[in-house]
Amino acid sequence: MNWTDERVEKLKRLWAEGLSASQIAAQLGGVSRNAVIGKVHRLNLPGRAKSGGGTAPARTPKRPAPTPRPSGFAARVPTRANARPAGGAILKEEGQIGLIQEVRAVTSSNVVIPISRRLGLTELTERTCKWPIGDPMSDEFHFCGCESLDSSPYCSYHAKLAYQPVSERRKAER
DNA sequence: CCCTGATTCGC
DNA sequence: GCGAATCAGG
Repeated sequence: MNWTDERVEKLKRLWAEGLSASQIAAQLGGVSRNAVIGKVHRLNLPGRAKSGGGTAPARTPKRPAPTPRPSGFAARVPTRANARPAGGAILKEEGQIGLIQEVRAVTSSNVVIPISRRLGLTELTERTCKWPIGDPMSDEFHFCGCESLDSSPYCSYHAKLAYQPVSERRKAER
């Protein structure tokens, strides 16, 4: 496999998005992660930021937690965000990001339960992650809803998964 | 051990 | 220029 302009361009894009060398190699195909790293250096692309003598940031954004709540609360605070949209819903227009980013429920004990980022289809905008979570036939079904990357339908975490072959996603999900 | 990126060096 | 081998760290 040779480094065509196309492949180099892809390499640059994925590296800039923060994918690891092995992930990029898997997506490009036909090259090892060493080849990717070597190429990155030859291209004088910025290495992974990390001061000191160390290397390897290896940071993977945590998947949005299923919002643990103190005992004594209802199993789930009902919100429209959790409701399964009926029929063919259409994405909202831009301009309502502020409304959905901080969906919260305040209980009588004054405890604020952040339940944002578990958005239904109709709550998605161009700036929210559209990674589906759960069984679409279940009321639990929702979308990630994190803030999405520029020019990506997904947040940083799910953008990485999206680039993986299906077989590789399993490993990342464990 | 799994992973990460960095570096070296024969090709 | 390329990338396997190796190194060093988390």
